[in-house]
Amino acid sequence: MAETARRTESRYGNRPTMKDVAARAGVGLKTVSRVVNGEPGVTPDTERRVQEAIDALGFRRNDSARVLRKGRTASIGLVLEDLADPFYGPLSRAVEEVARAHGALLINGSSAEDPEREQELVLALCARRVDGLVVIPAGDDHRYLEPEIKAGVATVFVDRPAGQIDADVVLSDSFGGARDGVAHLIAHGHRRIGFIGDMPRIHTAAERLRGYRAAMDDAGIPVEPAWMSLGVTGPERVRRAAETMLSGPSPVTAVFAGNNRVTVTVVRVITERARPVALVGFDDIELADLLQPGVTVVAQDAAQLGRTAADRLFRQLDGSLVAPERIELPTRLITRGSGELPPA
Amino acid sequence: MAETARRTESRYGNRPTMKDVAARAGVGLKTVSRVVNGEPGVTPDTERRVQEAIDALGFRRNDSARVLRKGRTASIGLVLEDLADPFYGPLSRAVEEVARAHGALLINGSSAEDPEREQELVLALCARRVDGLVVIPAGDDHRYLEPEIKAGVATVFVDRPAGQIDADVVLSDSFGGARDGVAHLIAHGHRRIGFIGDMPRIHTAAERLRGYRAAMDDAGIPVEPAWMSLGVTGPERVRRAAETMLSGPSPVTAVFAGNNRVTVTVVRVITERARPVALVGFDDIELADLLQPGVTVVAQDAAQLGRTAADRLFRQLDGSLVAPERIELPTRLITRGSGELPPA
DNA sequence: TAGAGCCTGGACAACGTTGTCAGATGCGAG
DNA sequence: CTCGCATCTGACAACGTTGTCCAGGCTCTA
Repeated sequence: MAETARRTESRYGNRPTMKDVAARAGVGLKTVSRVVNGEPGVTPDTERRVQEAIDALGFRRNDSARVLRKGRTASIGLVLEDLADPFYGPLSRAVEEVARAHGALLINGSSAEDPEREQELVLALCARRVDGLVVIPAGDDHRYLEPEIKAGVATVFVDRPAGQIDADVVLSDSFGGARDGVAHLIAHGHRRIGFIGDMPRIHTAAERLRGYRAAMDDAGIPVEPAWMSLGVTGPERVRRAAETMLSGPSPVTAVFAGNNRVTVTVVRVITERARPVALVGFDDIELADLLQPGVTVVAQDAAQLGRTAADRLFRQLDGSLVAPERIELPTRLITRGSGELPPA
Repeated sequence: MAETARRTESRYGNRPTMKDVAARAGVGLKTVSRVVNGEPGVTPDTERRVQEAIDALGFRRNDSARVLRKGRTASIGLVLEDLADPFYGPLSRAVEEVARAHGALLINGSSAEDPEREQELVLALCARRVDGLVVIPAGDDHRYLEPEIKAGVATVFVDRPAGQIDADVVLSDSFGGARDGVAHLIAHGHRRIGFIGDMPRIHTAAERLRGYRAAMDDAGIPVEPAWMSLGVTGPERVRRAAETMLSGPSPVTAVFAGNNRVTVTVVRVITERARPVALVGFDDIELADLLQPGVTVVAQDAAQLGRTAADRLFRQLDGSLVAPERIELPTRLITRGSGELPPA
């Protein structure tokens, strides 16, 4: 009561500090710091006393203060669309592993494909002074990052390039993958081929559409507008889009699905139909080989994307990198049956 | 050269500080702080000048310093097994959404089911002074968390209870779910039922095994040791385990799979066999309804687990919670065909 | 016009840590 | 026994922010 109990109402719920440890061990503040950080120049006896005090008090170094002093947070930020998407899980994990190898923690954020939320997240991460950022961009204007990059925040974009700024980017060959996938369908006799994809403002979606057009063009097949369904999100809308292009006066005999979510829904739609429909999907999906028929896909290696991006990030931090670069990873066509069905 | 360029080699790559902004705007340090934090007591004209200086310099508040001063980091930590696992993706996302609603960021870490790595991660998060922790434990002794919890770090365990300490836990009814799933197989005429699960030191695995035994016991069926395969991890070992119990002198006619990864592998094994084998799996898997037959599962709601845990975490932080509690969410049996096959 | 009261702005300390540097201690050699 | 050196230890400032508190200038009233 008498002593105003300032200590008791302390912010961290009474976290002991090095000062407390020093007092208890009967040594100086800096000596505690030395012990905690394993610096040389402490006699075994002193070290033991300090260690005892640390254990007794349950002391844990306050990294916020450490960061403030040292300038490096040993943490990196990852902004992606949705952690629950099976494509991003492995990517995130790969980034985390690389970060771990460099002694850094990973702060995660989902943009939900909303540019504003992306920016909000990125800036929040910068305010925490993450050492670096891995961003799967939702927006197409990243000039807001210029001061950050200039201030030394390492930055790598993944899956889609940055907008309006020059930065490292690691992505899959969406154009080539889609072109090959569609060409595969054409090679199996299809001419009326549908495309269902995400909003074209998303780079990958646009590239895959371009690949579709290129394959059709290469084969001299004029594309009818009714075959293309762009910017459809959500299972219901994908379902409607698929059903529309499979019905009507000139139904398609094959579908190219622009991403894993579209593929899953299209599989459902096709399964319900009597007439077989060929299908090639972008992104691999689990159990694709166990379906009847197996789903042929253009696979990209999400983990490899993440690893490559994180590697590059830490090389930026090492200072061993100079000019931004664009790294494109190849895709792989995996034939399992659905893409080899003849036109019905 | 003459002026030792201290500023130039500054740690944050020359990040402007409030002091710099103040100098440029010709105001005091605290005034900048007021503007940045939207505090009252600044004339519109002054505010404009400060804002201009902020924009011109690309100033971003240093949250490390802020944290040091204020004591709250507005970030929470999530330690789980593997972000790439389809079960944890949605869980993590759900936690993130709740955190976001409370203005907090999420720091993620994968323990890879290694108790030591779990502890390492948790303590690293505590050193960063996260406000709270959501932990999916890998180990079974969490006494190392006692000083942290005492110091005010809100803590909630998910999916599995904490070991050796009293803490909030949110989990699915593994025992009841497994018992119901196995009873479902028994109801469809099976008596020789196999169980393939994770290491029994993992709480959920042990509970599901217990559920299996209980269901068999309730039906008066003595369990043969050859029917149970515990502690199998990795597709190859699961495959071998499944093949073993499906062959030999007294093969099982049905399998209960202890988690999503086991289920997937067992599906593969069963598909390759001539004789049909019934299957019920714990955890739902994507596309389970499209397989032939559809896979019957005991489903748990990963997102709901995450949401519930995070809600509870923030209620701890509000101070509106007192005693640790155990919250058990029900599971749901989803029949799709594989669990309704008669014994062959 | 003087005094009271309000509003704005700024000086200063503190948060917990680390880097710098100087002081203390102990030991061996002369 | 004293000096010199090496080793160990601690005082102090600084990191960038926020909370406290006071000063100065303004308005409004008497």
